[in-house]
Amino acid sequence: MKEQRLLRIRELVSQQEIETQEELVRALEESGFAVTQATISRDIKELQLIKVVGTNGRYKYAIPVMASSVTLDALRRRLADVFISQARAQNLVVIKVLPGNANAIGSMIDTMNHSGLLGTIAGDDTILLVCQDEDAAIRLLDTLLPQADRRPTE
Amino acid sequence: MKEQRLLRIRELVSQQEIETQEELVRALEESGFAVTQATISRDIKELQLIKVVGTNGRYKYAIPVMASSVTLDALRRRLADVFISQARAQNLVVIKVLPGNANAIGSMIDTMNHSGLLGTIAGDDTILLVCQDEDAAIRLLDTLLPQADRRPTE
DNA sequence: AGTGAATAGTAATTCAAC
DNA sequence: GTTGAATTACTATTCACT
Repeated sequence: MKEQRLLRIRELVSQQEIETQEELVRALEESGFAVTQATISRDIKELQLIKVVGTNGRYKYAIPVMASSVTLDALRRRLADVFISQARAQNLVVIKVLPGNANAIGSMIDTMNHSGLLGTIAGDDTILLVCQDEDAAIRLLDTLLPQADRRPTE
Repeated sequence: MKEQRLLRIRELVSQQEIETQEELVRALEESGFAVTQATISRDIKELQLIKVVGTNGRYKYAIPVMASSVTLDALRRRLADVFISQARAQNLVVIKVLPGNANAIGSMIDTMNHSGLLGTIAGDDTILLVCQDEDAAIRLLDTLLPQADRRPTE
């Protein structure tokens, strides 16, 4: 029964604007599921639904597209997993990763909308990050590869 | 002053596990920002921070990597923007999009971890989605292109 | 505009039960 | 393991002020 309910919650959330858990309780009731807010709270945690600001400026629940990869933390971890080397020349940053991984990482970096990052080009194992200036390049590197995780460039 | 604070919040949130707004208030205080929870609540909305389930099973605040593109909704909208056509043959789905857009969309679809989606291959304007079976393919299409938004295949 | 104090509104957890 | 009732904990908003 719970499985059904979780599925229905995903449906409901992706179809209509659910702003509160109480609203979800009511919507589920109409679908034939009788549960309370307490249960919904647990379901939401289990489904890892997130609250995002909708177009109307109000909060609503949503399904994160990048399941576990929503956070900057996760990007860093993924990058760390495939990281080979990094180099910087003025406003340009070049990151080498394991073959075949450049595109995926590049696209993640690209979409994080880092201010000062003008563009990203990724080949098979190389990512070129074009920044506005040297400062922006340094900040970007710091964001992607915080000291603790950065291997020496040699 | 507010700008500084918002920047510091992003830093704090990406560096340590901030579980509540009160915790953030305290952390900001140590950084020299004296504000109350009310203000933090507004800041969080403005920064569009989200609450995600951390490794310890507790909630923490996080910066979404894909700024406005975190939700399934957003993926659908992006797909709709560049959508040309869709076709399905048994467990295979082929989606055509405007030239140059296949990779970005494909990678987003890929990372959404749709159950029953085995893999994604994207060329320049074509995305091939390999599903486990016909059912999975139909479900995936339904998820990506709900009736209302789907143009006739014809 | 930005903010805090207070409050209303909402969500998470506890505790007990099954 | 799952749930609801009650409670606690937390967050958003209102109102007043600047």
